[in-house]
Amino acid sequence: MGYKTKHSAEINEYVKATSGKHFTVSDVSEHFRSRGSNISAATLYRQLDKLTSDGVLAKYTVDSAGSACYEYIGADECCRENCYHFKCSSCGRLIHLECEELNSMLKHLEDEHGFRLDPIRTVFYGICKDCS
Amino acid sequence: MGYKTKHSAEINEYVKATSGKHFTVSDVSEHFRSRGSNISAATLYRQLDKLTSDGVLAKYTVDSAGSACYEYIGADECCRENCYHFKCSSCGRLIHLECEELNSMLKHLEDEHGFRLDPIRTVFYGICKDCS
DNA sequence: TTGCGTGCAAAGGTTTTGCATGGCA
DNA sequence: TGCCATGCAAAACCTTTGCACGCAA
Repeated sequence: MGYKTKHSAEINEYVKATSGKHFTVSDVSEHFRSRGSNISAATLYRQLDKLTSDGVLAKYTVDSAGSACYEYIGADECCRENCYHFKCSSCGRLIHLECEELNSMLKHLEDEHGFRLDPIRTVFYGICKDCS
Repeated sequence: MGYKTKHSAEINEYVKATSGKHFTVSDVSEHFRSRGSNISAATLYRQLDKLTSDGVLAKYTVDSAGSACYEYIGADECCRENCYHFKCSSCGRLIHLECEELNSMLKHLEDEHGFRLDPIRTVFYGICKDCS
């Protein structure tokens, strides 16, 4: 599954520490830059995409022409099954939400329409409570 | 609301003709190029974004680092209220779907969670029937 | 030694912007 | 005339890729 290097270890540590939050490549880049340890963008993309393939991270799009969002899901079964992402078009916040009804909806979609929704890649757009 | 020019008229005509389908900036560009009438990318972006602001088009993201998708919704009440977009991660197809249960789900989200989902901007990712 | 990881720079693609010109009202 | 639309080129971003070198196993 690849070698263990200094950088891959640091990146692993970082993504685990962000559990429950999402981040972009530039967030990670900033993080390491601010501690004097620079990791090239190419390496970050390669490592994060590898972690995504391995199922450790989820990757999804929040905005066109914006950057991709990653999120740690490696040890968080909740986030694998019941966690949905809502993006407020007004304030820009990304909201995590668990919802039983949405779970049933997924089942309906699969049973009746043959579509297996991937909650990890899907971002629900709309207006949040505070902005309404 | 802006002037009526030759290009804006042509673009309006094009997007109306695509009703029910989605398209990208390069689709539009290709379309006009193939008829000998070139419209610059800048103009296309400006016109399509204007139409989006005016509520004539919907704009949504299908993939990070991919191009934005637009869709005509100006006169299609169905697509405003009951039409959802599903993107198959396997074959890449974009599927339009109407679903009563999803309508109820939207209501639940708004009533219980205070989140007003925007079906026009939201793309549901997953695996379609044929690819399962 | 073998092969993956890394950095750098370059390239690729989409979208935005500045500026001068041209067209609508 | 005044203001918006357009085209062109350049710039801004995000992301990927080629290549040489370094490091893990």
